[in-house]
Amino acid sequence: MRSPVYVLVDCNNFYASCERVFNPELNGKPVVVLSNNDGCAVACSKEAKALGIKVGTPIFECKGMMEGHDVRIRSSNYTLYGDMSERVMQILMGFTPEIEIYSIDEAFLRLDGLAHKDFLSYGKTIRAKVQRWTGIPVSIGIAPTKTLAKLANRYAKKHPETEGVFDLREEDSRKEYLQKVDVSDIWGIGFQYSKLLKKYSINTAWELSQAPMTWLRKNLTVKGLRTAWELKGFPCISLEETREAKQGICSSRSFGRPVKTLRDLQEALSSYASIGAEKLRSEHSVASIIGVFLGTNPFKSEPQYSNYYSANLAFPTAESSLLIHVALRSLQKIFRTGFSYKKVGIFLFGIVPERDSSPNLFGQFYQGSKSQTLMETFDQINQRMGRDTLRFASSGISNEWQMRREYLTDKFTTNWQELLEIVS
DNA sequence: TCTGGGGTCCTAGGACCC
DNA sequence: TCTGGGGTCCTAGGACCC
Repeated sequence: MRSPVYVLVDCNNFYASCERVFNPELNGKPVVVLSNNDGCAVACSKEAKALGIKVGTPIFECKGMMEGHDVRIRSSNYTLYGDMSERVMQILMGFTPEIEIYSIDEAFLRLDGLAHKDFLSYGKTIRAKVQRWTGIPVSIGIAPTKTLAKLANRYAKKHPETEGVFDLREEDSRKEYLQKVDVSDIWGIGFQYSKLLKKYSINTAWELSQAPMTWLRKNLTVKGLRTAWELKGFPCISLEETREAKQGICSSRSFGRPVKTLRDLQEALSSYASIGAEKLRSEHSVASIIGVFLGTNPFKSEPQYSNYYSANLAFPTAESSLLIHVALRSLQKIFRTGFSYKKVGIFLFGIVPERDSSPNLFGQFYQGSKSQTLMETFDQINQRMGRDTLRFASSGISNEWQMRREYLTDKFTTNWQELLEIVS
């Protein structure tokens, strides 16, 4: 059996790097990209991190740190990041057929199937190509397991002398390295587990790898057990090259300002239902249950209310208008006047592939119906002409409830009207 | 109603990830 | 004033069955 070589390719400060590609003036400056509604920092350039700004903190808490440092703030532009991600992944696919796209900015590769055996120099080639073709800097970790590849990647990011590529395959040198890694920095060990581990004096990755297996099984479930074996160098988590269809789809946003009227909630909900339906169709799936939820802002000291209602559909479908209709009817049932709402959204459940759906008792069905043809045309037009070219009237026009995006850059790569202009 | 071991299915909730 | 939006997996416990 060939011994596995896992490689994690991770884009450095991905969203901030994307912003820089289209605005080189940001190079060398602290850049912070905000979450939806311009709430928290979700990506920071290394200059921003150096100021003490941490990913996940509300931006209003960072005011003091930013003062006088010429910090450049951007609202998140997922259309741009999604497109840049696709370009990076395309390049990686050119290096090996064994690839798992793990998130928008990360991919696991397996290289042991290749004829090439000098993995360190291969890693440097990958890194240079992604940089040259997309402008995005990446870091690369190489190891016998995914968990170790994650750690190797982290080391490459933190140590410039590695030139962005670090290899943890050598077993003899691993112990010394693992002794320096805090348990909370291990993939799969979050806040609660690291608190528990530290209570039992398990402080480093090395100590976790040596911990009694029965204790781990009992307290951290099989997942903790797998992590420990992976740290020892035995692969327990394999590459997931094909992604299963999602089990549930959720579409929801917080509002930019408090929403009080049923009408605004209806508009917002209808547009989220429409987004959910699009996600469903992009996976060639249909859903049979739709849930609707709404809630006030729990951070505020004002009357609180939240509720949830779910409805079974007469037959599994991916038709936007039908899903919108049922969602709005459900909203009627849980809406109460007199509250300031912060959030509304939908869940889709009972998801099965389109081709597995069959007509119900009354002969109603989605696959092969006129509504399916309509939806396909709808999606094609929006794909070609830009999202929201066609939309549903129930989503409204003015959209006062829209999320805040004060610092948004253009969709440089996906919209003809917003291409980058070079002025000489 | 009680007795008992063994099984399945479902749901809620908790942990984690980016 | 301002606090993201998606997901996954696992377990415990209850309901129910024989």
